[in-house]
Amino acid sequence: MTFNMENLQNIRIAVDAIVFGYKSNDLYVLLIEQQFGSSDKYWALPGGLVKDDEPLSEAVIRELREETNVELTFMEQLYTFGDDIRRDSRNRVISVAYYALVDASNLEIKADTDAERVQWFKIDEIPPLAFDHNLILKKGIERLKAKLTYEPIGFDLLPDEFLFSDLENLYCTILEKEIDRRNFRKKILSYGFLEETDNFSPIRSGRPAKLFKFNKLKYNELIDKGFHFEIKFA
Amino acid sequence: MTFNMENLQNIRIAVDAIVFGYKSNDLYVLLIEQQFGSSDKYWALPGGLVKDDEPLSEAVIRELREETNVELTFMEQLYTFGDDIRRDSRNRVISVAYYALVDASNLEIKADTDAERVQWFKIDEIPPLAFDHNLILKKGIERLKAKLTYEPIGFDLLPDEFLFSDLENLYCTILEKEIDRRNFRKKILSYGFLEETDNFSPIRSGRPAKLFKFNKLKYNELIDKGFHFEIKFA
DNA sequence: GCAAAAGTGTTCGTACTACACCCATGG
DNA sequence: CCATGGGTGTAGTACGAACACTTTTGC
Repeated sequence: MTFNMENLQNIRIAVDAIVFGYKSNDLYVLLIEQQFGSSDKYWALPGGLVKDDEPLSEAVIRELREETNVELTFMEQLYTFGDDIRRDSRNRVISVAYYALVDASNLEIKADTDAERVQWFKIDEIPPLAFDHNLILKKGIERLKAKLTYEPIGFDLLPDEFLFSDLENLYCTILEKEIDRRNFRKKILSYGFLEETDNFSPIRSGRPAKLFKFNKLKYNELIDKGFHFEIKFA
Repeated sequence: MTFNMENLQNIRIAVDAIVFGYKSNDLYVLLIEQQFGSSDKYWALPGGLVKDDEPLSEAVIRELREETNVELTFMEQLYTFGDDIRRDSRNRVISVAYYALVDASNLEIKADTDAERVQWFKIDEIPPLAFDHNLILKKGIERLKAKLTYEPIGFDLLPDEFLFSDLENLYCTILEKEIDRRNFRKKILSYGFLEETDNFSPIRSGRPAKLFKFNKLKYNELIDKGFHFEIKFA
C-alpha cells in the first residue's frame, strides 16, 4: 500500500447499516454491542471502515456478514453523515448509512456469531446508541415510512408467502395509522401483482386464511406501463 | 496535522454539486472546465476534496464560492458515489453529491471568477463530463423531477416574484409533461400559500399578468396542520 | 382591430371513504 | 355452540380531468 501524502486527508470513511425486521406487529432493528476502551459498552448499528479497494455497498454486505450473518431482501443507501465533524470523538469519520430489510421468517435465526452480542430491538425500545447512531436510525425510520407508501417494499419484510392480515398489520404498525381492512385489501388486490396461492395459514385461531405471494415480474410489467404504487390513508 | 497510520485508509473524499437554474423554458446546470494533465480539458460538476475539519455541506458551499460564486436558494444531499472504485482513475475518491437551486433572476450573473471557465449548460446539451459526473447528473435530474412533485421547490428556481405562466412552464419543462393551465392554476391557488402582489409583469406582449409570491410561512403552517403538497399530471 | 398572452367555470368520471354482516375453523 | 379471525359489497363524496371563450394590453 502506497500513500500519496500530499493532499491525503485525515478522514476515515465508514459504512453503517440499519437492518429492519418485522414480526407480529412490531418493527425491529438489528444492533450489535461494541466495546469502547476497556469497559464502556454500547449498542450500535452494524458497520465499520471501508477497505481501500472495496465498493461501498460491498463494505456494508461484508460488515453485516461478519457481524450478524443476516440475509437481506432489500438494501439501499440512506444518507451520508459527515456534517458533524465530531460524530466519532476519536477521529473524523464520515459514515455512509444504508438501510436494509430482512424476511420476517428469518428473524429468529440470529446467530451470535462473534463474542460480540447481536440482538433485535423493538423500534420503540432502542437504547442510547454509540456515535450519532440514534440520529441515523431516526432518519432510517423516516425513510422506511416514506418508501413504504410509494414502493412495494413491505413485501421484503414478509415471508415469501404471507397472510393479507400480516401485510395489513405491517402497514398499520410501521406507519402508525389505522386502516380499513376492506378498503386496503380492495386497493392492493386491484393492483394485480398479488397472487393467491393454494396454501393456507398455519391456523392460529378462527377461519384459515389464504397465503399470498408478491409477483415481482408482474409488478415490473406494470411499472413499465406507467403504473405508480401508492398506499395512503386518511 | 498528525496521521494515525494504522487503519488509515487510502481513500479520498470529495463533494460535488449539481446547481440547477431555470430560464425561459429551459433547465440549466452549472459546469466548470477542468484541466487534466497538461492538455486534456473536461467539463465537470463543481466540487473538490473535503478539508479535514470541514463539515460536508460547508465543503460544498466553499467549493461553489471558490469556483462559481452563485447564490443558492436550496441545497440538499443527493447521493454518495463510492461503488465504482475507479470512478477517478488517479486515486480512489468517494464523492458525496449535492444538488442545489438558484433563482432564475441571478442566472445571468455568472462571473468567470478564476482562469477556469464557468458556464450554464442546457440540460439537453450536456457534454461528456469528467469522472462519473454524467451519472451523478442523471441521478440529480431524477431527484429534481421527483422532488418537484411533492415539495414546493419550484419556487426556489424562480425570482421572488414570478408569473403564474412561468411557474406553469417550469413544471411543464422540467417534468416534460403538458399541463392544463386552468387546472394547474386552480390547484396551486387552492393551497393558499401564494400571495398576489400589486405588481405586474414587465410586458412581453399581450395582457399584463399579476406577479405572485410564495409565502413560506403560510406553507409551513399548512405543513404543521398535516398538509401535503403534491403536483401530478395525467 | 388584430395579435398575444392572461384570466376564468362547469361537467363528468373515477377513486377514496365510511361502514357491518356472514363465514370457516378449532376447541 | 361459541370464540376467533377471515372474507366481502355498496352508497356517498370529493377531487382530478377535460374542455373554450372573454379580457386586457401593445402595436
